[in-house]
Amino acid sequence: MNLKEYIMQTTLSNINVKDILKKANLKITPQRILILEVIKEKGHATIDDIYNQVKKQYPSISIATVYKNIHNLYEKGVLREINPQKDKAFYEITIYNHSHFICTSCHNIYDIEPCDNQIIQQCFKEIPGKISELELNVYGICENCAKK
Amino acid sequence: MNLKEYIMQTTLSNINVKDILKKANLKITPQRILILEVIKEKGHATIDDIYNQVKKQYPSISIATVYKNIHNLYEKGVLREINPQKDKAFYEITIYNHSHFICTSCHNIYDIEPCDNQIIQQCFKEIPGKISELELNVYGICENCAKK
DNA sequence: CTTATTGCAAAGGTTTTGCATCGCT
DNA sequence: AGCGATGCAAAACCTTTGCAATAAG
Repeated sequence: MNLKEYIMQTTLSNINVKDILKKANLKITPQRILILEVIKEKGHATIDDIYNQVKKQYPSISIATVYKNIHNLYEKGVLREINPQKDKAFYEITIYNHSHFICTSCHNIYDIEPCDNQIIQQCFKEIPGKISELELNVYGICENCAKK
Repeated sequence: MNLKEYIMQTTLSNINVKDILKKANLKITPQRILILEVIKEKGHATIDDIYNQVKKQYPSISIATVYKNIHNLYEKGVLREINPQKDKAFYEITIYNHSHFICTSCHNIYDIEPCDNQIIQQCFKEIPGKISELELNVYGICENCAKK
């Protein structure tokens, strides 16, 4: 099973970080393992989140290493990027095609179930090309923040 | 008619840049007019697009002025931001709620008709909060690039 | 005339790069 | 042993800020 098949058919809790690195043809280093573990743990993490968290367990890590690895893993398709309006980029492990609910109050990101692409495409009269991917971000106030 | 009502009910070609500035309580300066004209002309423009284009007609403009104005206009709701995956932010005049088709080959952005939010919300089993806005980006290869 | 806006230059932040060293496989 | 990955420091970007001069209403 190749990388794409492996990550798209699994769930976050079942993901094995070392398997991903092997399938991506990347050497297994403690820095990489920790970077992916942090993203897996948090669900959605910024560069700062990752750097600060990994540094706790591996103080000698350099921010350059974080950037290089995030870039590599993104290029290989292991990570996806989420760009909320006027906020920093977040990274997540590409598990399956899902969407995001972004709370404009606490800035948390919640995964929401995949939306049927067929249905979305039917909403549009005309699309000027061939679709390869949909990115749907839903903004609002999450239930936690609404309570306050 | 207030700013929000004015920009949401008009079309790009009908937009009067000076009216927008008046309704936004911003002084009408040549720099501001040009900035908005460039965005209107291009449809979707990056900071660099705007700076380079305005400079042709107004060479003394400073990049700081561009940043300050984009920021102001965004805060007032005149502009919206589009953040394509691994690309710079683009700005557009907020006319009505529409979506974007982003060509992964030529990086052009095409406006597509608004998708019915009701329909989209029905796609999701559960959403962890109250929705205020939807942002839908469609990635693919545009017809122009497909021909090549 | 008053106050917002501009342009400049400096500061602050973020991301990338080159290179010598280190460590997976 | 060989080649890719790391860490460091510098460089390259990108964005914001403070302030004096200028221009809009």
